[in-house]
Amino acid sequence: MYYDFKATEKKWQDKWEDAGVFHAVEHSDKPKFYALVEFPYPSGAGMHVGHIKAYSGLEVVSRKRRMEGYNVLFPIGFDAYGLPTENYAIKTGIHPRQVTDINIKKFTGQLKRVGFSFDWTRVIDTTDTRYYKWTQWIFLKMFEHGLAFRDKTLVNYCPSCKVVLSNEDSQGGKCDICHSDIVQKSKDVWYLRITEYADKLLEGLDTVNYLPNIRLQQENWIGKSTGAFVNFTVKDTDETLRIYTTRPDTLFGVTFMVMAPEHPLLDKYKDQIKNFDAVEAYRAQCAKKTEFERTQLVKDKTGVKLDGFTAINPVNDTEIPIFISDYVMMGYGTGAIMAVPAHDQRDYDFAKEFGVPIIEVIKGGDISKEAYTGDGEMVNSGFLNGLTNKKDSIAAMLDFLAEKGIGEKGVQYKMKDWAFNRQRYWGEPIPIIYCPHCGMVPVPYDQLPLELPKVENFAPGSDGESPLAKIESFVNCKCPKCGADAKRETDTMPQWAGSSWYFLRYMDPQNDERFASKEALNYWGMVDWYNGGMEHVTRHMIYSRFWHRFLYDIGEVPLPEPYAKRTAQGLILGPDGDKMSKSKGNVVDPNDVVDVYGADVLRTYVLFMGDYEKASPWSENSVKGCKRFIDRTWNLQTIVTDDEGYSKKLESAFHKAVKKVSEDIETLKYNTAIATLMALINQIYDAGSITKGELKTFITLLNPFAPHVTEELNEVMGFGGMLATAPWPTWDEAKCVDDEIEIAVQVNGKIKARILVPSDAEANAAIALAKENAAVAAAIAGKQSVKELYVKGRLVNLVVR
RNA sequence: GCCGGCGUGGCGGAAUUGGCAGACGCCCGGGACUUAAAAUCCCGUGAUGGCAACAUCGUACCGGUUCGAUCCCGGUCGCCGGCACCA
Repeated sequence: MYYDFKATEKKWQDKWEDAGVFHAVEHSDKPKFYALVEFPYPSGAGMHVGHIKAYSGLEVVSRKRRMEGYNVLFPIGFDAYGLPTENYAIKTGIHPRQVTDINIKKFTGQLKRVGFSFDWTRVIDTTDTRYYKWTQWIFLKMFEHGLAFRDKTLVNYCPSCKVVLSNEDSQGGKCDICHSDIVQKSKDVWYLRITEYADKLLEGLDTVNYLPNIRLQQENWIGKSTGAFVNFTVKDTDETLRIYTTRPDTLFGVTFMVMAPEHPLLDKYKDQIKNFDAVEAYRAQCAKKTEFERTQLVKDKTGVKLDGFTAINPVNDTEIPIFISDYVMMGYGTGAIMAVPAHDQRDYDFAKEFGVPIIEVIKGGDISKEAYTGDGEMVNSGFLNGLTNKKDSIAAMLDFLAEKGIGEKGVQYKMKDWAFNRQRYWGEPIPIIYCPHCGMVPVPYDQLPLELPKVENFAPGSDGESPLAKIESFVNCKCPKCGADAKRETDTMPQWAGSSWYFLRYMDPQNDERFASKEALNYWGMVDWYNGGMEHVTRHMIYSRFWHRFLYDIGEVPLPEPYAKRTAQGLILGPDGDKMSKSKGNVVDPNDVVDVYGADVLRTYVLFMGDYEKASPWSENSVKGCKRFIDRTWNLQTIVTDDEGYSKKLESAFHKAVKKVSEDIETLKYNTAIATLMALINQIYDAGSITKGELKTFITLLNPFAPHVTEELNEVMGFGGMLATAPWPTWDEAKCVDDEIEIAVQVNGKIKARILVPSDAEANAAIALAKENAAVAAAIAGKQSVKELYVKGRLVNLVVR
């Protein structure tokens, strides 16, 4: 029989929409379930099969949950601010607003063609004034609480995009957008004080259920280390040079100190430092190095020894030299270190290069060859000598430092504050006004949203200024506090702003009084299950947990953590096994697949192709295999009988399949869930017929994966109702067991036969049956029995000598 | 360098976490239907030997624990991801 997927799929998509079966209900007696997928960035390229895989996972869970009787919120929206749209607009001259609208329309059409059960009444667009009003509102709340601030520091700057980037946006020293090398620039920028939330973000991980690798990546990104701050006196000054170390117990091994070339103390003492011209020359040399060069030359330590600027080691009052070197970063710790060459490889390399003495303070290595970073007995360390436990020696040193008042326990994080402004047009305007009398004044809450003005020229200025700076009608304003002439902030927020709270807006998307009502926030609570890409684990996931935790701390949301559970899908690679990319020409367009095979086939294939969490290559032939499966499902109607319920032949197969599919959907094992249904359909065709009851169960199980063909079959067969709202099948554990099962019989661990035994057989009975088998009898004949084992339902093993 | 993951047929991948390795799908070979092709259906398909029943080998490599190891332990090699001069 021919299955016309084109007409059928459209028909059911319309029916679902007309009936509103996927709309989340405001007040319901049912238990709630909130499934969240990462909303797409509506790029000009349209959707990617990767999006389909990412959404199909929770799509299946959401459909199953509805059938299980939950009130399900499964929303979708568009994260539409950002550089690609703006760059496209600059290239083509089409306004970003228009580009965004076109792309959203395109994405919406594509998503609907696949038949996803999103609640289309709750769509959000981060560039909509009704939405970003609340993005600005949250920013102002952070400003009010001192979490948004301006500071002049070294920042990551992309010379190609002409924009300041956060640490998260410049991972690996490359621009996240254009992959150019990032340079460090001293600039006055906006920060969000995410570091203040570092501990809360770490502790929160104990209360949620993320896949272990996701949790680990977040922990590493936050990068907490515990150690101590120690103040060294600088000789012939009142100054102290403060350092951070994780090994204060190695203080007796300190033979020099190193400061970052940009360290502010250097300028303060430029008259005292006799070779300050050498310092400046070295700084110039460092500024020229790109991030790439700095990391490639790890072994080649460079630096300058300061003349007339030395320190005193507080544990033994020895005078030690101070160097500057670019292996010490201004951005971590205090920008200065105590160097212990015997027990730190970098310090060791530097010491060898500059001829500084190396003093062993921990026994166990060979410091004539390399630094020893392991544990061991303390030596040459005064009051620490003889201690063998790292904990003890650190504790003893901390006591000493506290007693002398020159140091204390400290904590450091790799995570840095979030550089938050972008010198670009296509983003949320930062609602701050600079008044010559009052300083930084927030735009009053009742004047939000501060709308992004419509401009003609949205290209960034070469002077590093936002395009908004040229719009005088926008820039010039009155101070809300004193009424004086004032100027607006002209930078915009980064792409990640809107996505940092979008999951809250879905709960109550039309609200103009609040970002979401308290009732909606209380009802929906946490996102029950969030799925997305690994690439967002150390960006969006961290940012949004931070915003949510802040909103919790100021009493705006009821729970501290936003996501109860987080999973991540693996990439879909090109047919050649490489990452899909336009330049390689190996990109698969979901539209093409739907055109040729239909949405049900596409949905089934992206979940069947491999382990959901791992990357796997696209294979057109395997798509055809799924097409065959869908057609075979359609053709089940040709062998259906009039009987209700399960047949004797297939009853246990059905109970097992219901169990397996139900369980696999919960554990991301979509591939084996589908394989189970394929195996079941093979059994059905082998049996030659299927009862009505069996067919109903089969199409219900398959419905979350292939909703169109199963709905059509349900209608053609006259089963009544819609599968989308039909109850999920249940199974009977007792019926999952066959009366007789085949087990293996081993002799000395080698398989000699397969026999049938009653499934409830005890060891004695099974072993007796095994011995009756001719091949087994021959193998043990004349041998002495050592041990006889029966693993219930699995095998018998006879150990003989 | 540090942290994490992985390594199973020609391919994508299964295997109840110590109990019949290779489910399911693809590819490939043979057959049926057809004037023919496509589609569909049936049979076969880890390797080696054998007409066959069967035997031997087999989960990157070497070794260990165990009645029994893809799974646990020790070592080696290779691939992927994250961080990276983090003091």
